This record gives sequence, C-alpha cells and structure tokens, in this order.
Amino acid sequence: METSDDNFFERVYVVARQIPFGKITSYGAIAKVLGSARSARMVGWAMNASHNLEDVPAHRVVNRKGLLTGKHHFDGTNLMQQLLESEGIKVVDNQIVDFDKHFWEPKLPSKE
DNA sequence: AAGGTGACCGGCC
DNA sequence: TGGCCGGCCACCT
Repeated sequence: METSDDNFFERVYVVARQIPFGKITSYGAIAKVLGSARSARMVGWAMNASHNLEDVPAHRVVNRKGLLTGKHHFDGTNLMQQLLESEGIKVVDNQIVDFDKHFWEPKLPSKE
C-alpha cells in the first residue's frame, strides 16, 4: 500500500536487506540502529508489512532469543525454518541454534 | 480524535 | 531462558 512514504518502515526494510546470506539479526538490534531501540515492536510491525516485499528477508529476523516468533506469519508453518536451514542455519523447535554465532549486527547503508 | 494492537525488549522474581 | 509487567512508537479502525 503506497499510503505514504512510510519512512520508518522503509528504514527497517533497508536494514533487513543488508542482512548477508546465512546471517540473522534481532528486532531490537534493528530498532537500535534505527535510533529507537525501545520501539522494537514497531520493527516487527514493519516486517508484517514487508510480507509484500520480496527484498526483505524477514526470515532472517528473529527475536533476541533466536526464536522464530514470526514464523506464524509466513505462508506455511515451517517455511521460515526451511529458509534458514537453506542458508546453513540450524533451527530446532522454532529456535535458532548458535544464534549468537549466526547473529549479524544490522547497520544502515553506507550512503543513500 | 481516541483507543487498541503488535513478528519485542529489558528488568525483576 | 522460565514467566510477568511496563514501556515505547507507529499503524489501524
């Protein structure tokens, strides 16, 4: 929906797109980069809207525990897990194994 | 315009 | 990381 610029949402998308292959990050981390670490919920909200965007690897974004909290919102139920495993990330019981190991610190693009 | 919601996080028990 | 509570901010009805 092109209701508006959605600058906030778009920033989340931009950061999410920076996530390299086989890497993952948390909502809070992204929110922190955006400047509002307390608004991590908004990040998750933005991801919800990102469903329409293929450029946003939402499956690489999980909560700080490494839990696939957002797998509900994906097409099936294990789709998110499948994608992560496809990238070499182990997922057991909706939780990422070695989360801190695959963790990637989100960051804004060099310059836009 | 106001209220409710949400894929969260951090702190405390 | 087990569970509950408060906060925080934008989106939706």
